[in-house]
Amino acid sequence: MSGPRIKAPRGTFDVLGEQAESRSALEVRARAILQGAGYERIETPAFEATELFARGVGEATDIVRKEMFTFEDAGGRSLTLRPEGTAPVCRAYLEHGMHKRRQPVKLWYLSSFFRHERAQAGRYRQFWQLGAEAIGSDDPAVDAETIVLLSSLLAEVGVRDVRLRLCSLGSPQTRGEYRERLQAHLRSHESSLAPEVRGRIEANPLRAFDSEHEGTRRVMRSAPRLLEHLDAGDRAHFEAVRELLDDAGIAYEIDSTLVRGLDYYTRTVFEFTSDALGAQSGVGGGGRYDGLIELLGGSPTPGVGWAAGIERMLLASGSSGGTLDSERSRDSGTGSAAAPVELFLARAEPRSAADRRTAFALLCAARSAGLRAQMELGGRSLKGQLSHADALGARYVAIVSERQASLRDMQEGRQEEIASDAVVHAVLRGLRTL
RNA sequence: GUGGGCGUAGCUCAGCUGGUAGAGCUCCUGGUUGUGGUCCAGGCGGUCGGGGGUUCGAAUCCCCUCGCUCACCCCA
Repeated sequence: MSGPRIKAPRGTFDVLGEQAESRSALEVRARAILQGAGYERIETPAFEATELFARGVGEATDIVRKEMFTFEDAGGRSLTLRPEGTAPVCRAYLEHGMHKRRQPVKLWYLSSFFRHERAQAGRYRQFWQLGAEAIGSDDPAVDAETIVLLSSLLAEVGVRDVRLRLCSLGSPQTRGEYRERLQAHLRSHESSLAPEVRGRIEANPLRAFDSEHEGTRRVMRSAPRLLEHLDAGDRAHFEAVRELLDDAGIAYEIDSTLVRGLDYYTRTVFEFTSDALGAQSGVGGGGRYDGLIELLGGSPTPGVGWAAGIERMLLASGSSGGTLDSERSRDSGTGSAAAPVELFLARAEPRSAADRRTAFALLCAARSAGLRAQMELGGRSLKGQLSHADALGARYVAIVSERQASLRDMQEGRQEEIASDAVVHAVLRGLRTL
């Protein structure tokens, strides 16, 4: 009397055997990288008030308009299975008063998300994402740090043929002005545009850059570019991010048509793609969202983060079945709590771009050398930086200026002046002789 | 869903019989004209869960509502 056999719903899957092992291995590596950089794990509920996404992600986005699994509970409240992670994390930041913690607050998650889309290779209705968010600082070094972390993770996981595209969307103000300019351009060529693009001129004109439609593409070639209309502050911020990435040896291409499908992005946006994937080539991406916390009812608070698809990373990492060798995994050691920092990079002049650049270069070098390192990202005074470093349990603090550094042993209270580029070596030597 | 308890700053709480909000911790700044852990000073931070009522006046009294929590029911 039983009916047809029940299968997993369209767009969902079971994780079995060696795939489960691959996922565990990926998680171990992600945790080592993110917790080593000072990120703390967060998990938020699988569903939230629908309004969180309507407001946070944006009414005009495809996600909110047609991809959410929304339902009512018995009390008539509208709830939605989370389609993305940033809005929930920001909601949690507000709900738990994290603005009172030392900024920026760095959080990471590995959770499943839900979008009601047509399933295809690398695209599912329930999918898993690894995400990282740094909330509470607008320092360009935070943008660069998050990008470098994702880059390291993709390399560590063995994702092949990775490319990074980078752009800046500017602040809400300049973006709004640009948006009007673009809308005017689209309207003046309306007859050549694809119908769906025409229908989005008011709601989401930026998406026109994504169109494959021939007429639309022609129109877009002559369209004004956002990058050319940034204001001085946004331009300086973007240049600083680029400079730090250059110093870190991260290759990227500037793509002024890079558009992410969420409304909250400001300034830096980026996407990593893998040519090893099919139509869904994005493996991870993110950007800055300086207006989101305020939109959700908080005071103005900057933030930046990214998310990367677990299934896509595994697909692009080689082994046909999406398997990741678990033997290579190295754990950073002690479970969930943040391990003490070995080297903290303070800035002699907190507002100096040159000091920031030196500190960031040392941060990358220290991490490459296997040190747990962090740098000042919160705009604190020097006293505040030392205090922050102490709270992180830092063993050494290097107070860097452009070429010189004061390397301080926080346990002994001793301090010596050395060349900036000798810092990492000195710390390695110091730790070895303990 | 039913019954009890509780909702004051991010956290822990004070605020008596109504006179229109305070402490400690945290975070930031300063004392130390560039240097942490102790100390001192200052600052940020509150629609007193929300709405209505009584009153000259409500965090305080009354009603409603929302949320949390414990118990019951049931369950991973």
